[in-house]
Amino acid sequence: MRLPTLKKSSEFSQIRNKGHYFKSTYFNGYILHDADLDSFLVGIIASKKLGNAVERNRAKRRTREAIRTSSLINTLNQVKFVLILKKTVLKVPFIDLKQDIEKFISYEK
RNA sequence: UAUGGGUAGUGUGCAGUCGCUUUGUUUUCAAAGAGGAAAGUCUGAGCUCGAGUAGAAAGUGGUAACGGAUAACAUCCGUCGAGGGUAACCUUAGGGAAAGUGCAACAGAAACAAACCGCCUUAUGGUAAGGGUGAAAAGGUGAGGUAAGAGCUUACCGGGCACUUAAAUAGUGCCGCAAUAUGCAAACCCUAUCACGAGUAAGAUCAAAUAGAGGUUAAAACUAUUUCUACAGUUGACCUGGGUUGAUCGCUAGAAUUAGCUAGUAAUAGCUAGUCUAGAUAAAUGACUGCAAUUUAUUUAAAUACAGAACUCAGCUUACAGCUACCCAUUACAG
RNA sequence: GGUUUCGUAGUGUAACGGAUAGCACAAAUGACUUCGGAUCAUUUAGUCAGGGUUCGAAUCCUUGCGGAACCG
Repeated sequence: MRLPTLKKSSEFSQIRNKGHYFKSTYFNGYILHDADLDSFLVGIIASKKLGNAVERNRAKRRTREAIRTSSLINTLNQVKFVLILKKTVLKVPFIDLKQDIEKFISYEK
């Protein structure tokens, strides 16, 4: 299955205003608890600062792959979170990125 | 060998593990899955809609040597002209200045007006030799001629007109050249020619949702930008506000592509045989590992050009590390 | 998916195809002052990038880059 994603820009701004803030060298994260959800929702933001379309796509795919392969994915419940990517995502080794994301996901509990 | 010019190609490769999209069989298997520019949106078409058809005019925009190719084009091929280069070759928006309007700074006597200075004769005329500036000044040079001069005459160069050539060009003939004299049309413009507008978020169907919402107008309004004409049509026309934002189709077999043959200088066209080759929707085509290749530093590290489909084709423009093949020019060096 | 428009010193702006690209603020140096401000004098720095038309381009044409607005 593809990862379930956020679609509306109002949801993005809601999470960024109310959610808990997490800072890493590769991304800024916001996480929010929502009791109505069954599983979870992800939103990934890759702005034009990152580079051209190839680099933006690559950054999104790397983070998506890191979330998918993490061991915590089955424990996530009733949670929405947003990742704002930085330019360092493209250069970092994959294992470091995965560790940071796992730290961020477990941060809320 | 070196330097340069042209044409064409390639755009890291192989394997493994875990995933994503589509299709098929059928519930865990198989097949396929970014580019030469997918980019810019600069042209041309297909396709769809805009509530009928035909004709004319205005306006707006594009194009502009000649012949051909093409579905079409601002593209391509061949030829000519102009410019650049020793050359191979490259560049070229390349109609009209006697339809009209406008502009030509500074300098210069003068910027399109034949006036001024001058020269000669003589007392009213003849002149365009000289007046050197400028991007540009009533064809140029030599000889004759004259009062002084002048295409006034002549030779060469330049130019105009007519005819031939498929056409541009070229050739031949005629004309002393104020042939209706300079430059700018990438200034307005004129001539010829082409173009209705909007775009797949076009548009179609199903489901859901509001609400038979409000206002203006009345024999008037509308019917492919505008105006006019003819026939035909509708009963409404115009404006404002509100609701929905799901699914399916459109969506990929095509002016497709690979190989060969034939015609043509070529662009290209025709024939025969084979192939099926992404179709997503906030948007799949990925992540990691091993071996090999190239480059850089240097012996284990780093990097591997430009760049990511969004309806589809034909082009153009721009970006692009490295590597490969063929042809040509120059003759610097070596044999 | 389309259409239009803009780009001039650090900032805000002028400029008919012909000026050495003008003005104001800012900056720098000096003078004045015990010091600073104000004032006076002087200086620095610019046509978004490439190509073309023209005798001559900030201006006209074209290709690219960056920004803004509008329509759907």
